[in-house]
Amino acid sequence: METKHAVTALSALAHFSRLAIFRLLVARGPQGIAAGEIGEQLAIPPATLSFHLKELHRAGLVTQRQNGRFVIYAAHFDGIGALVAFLTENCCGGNPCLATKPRSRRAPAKHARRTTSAKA
Amino acid sequence: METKHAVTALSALAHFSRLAIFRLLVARGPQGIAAGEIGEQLAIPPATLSFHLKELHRAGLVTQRQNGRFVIYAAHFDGIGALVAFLTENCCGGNPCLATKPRSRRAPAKHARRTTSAKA
DNA sequence: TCCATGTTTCCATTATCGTGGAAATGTCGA
DNA sequence: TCGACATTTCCACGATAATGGAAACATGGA
Repeated sequence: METKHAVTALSALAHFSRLAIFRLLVARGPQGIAAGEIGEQLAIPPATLSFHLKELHRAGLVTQRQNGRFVIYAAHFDGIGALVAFLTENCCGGNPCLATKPRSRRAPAKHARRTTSAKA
Repeated sequence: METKHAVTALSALAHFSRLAIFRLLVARGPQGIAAGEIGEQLAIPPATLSFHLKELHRAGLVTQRQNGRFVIYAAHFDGIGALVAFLTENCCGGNPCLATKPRSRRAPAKHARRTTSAKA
């Protein structure tokens, strides 16, 4: 994933309504939800909802499929997975660390040295 | 984590420079980097850099500590961890699913049924 | 074919964010 | 105490995002 794409995905999620939509879809799973039902559950008017869904889709965070007159949206788990991976990529210079193993704090090997003269 | 906080964190990361800063800090690990060095590496002028670092700090994504005249910034791994957890929270209604086990696609139990009459 | 229903596009207004020079603030060493 | 250096605050301008009503665009059923 390149930075530009990651920024798009993060921007898509960085909005109250869109985050709520995404989490609703994540909770529902692959089954998905029709656009109308999303708008109903979250009290978002059609035009606004469509705008937000387009953003999420453009960012690769949701999939959409037509089902008759309905458009079913579902979370795209690979998309969010790739984003998460990107955020923690090359963590601590590639060494095992706090981000991957938050509990094993003893002896953080090579990468936990203080700055050359940091004491405060 | 509440939605409002998550939006703040996502907004903080949803910017080219800030994402670059964050990833630079993630790669460096707990050791952290002085503000000046960040600006140098990413070619961001002091005022702009300070603005972005403040955003990241406000969002709980980086920590800052004073070291003499320098201010050392480091990624706050708990912060990003909480955000990631929030994004996939209650995934597929709490059942094991695609998000947690992307490879086990057979028999996705209760949550992978099609919509009532979805065929397309 | 025509109507009802679901969804998207259009559009103009409002609000918020990003930028970076200059000045202010804080800290160290002499 | 003073000068040098690191970082932050102030500020004003330009750019971009969010909103939602109305109209347009699909689609299925009669």
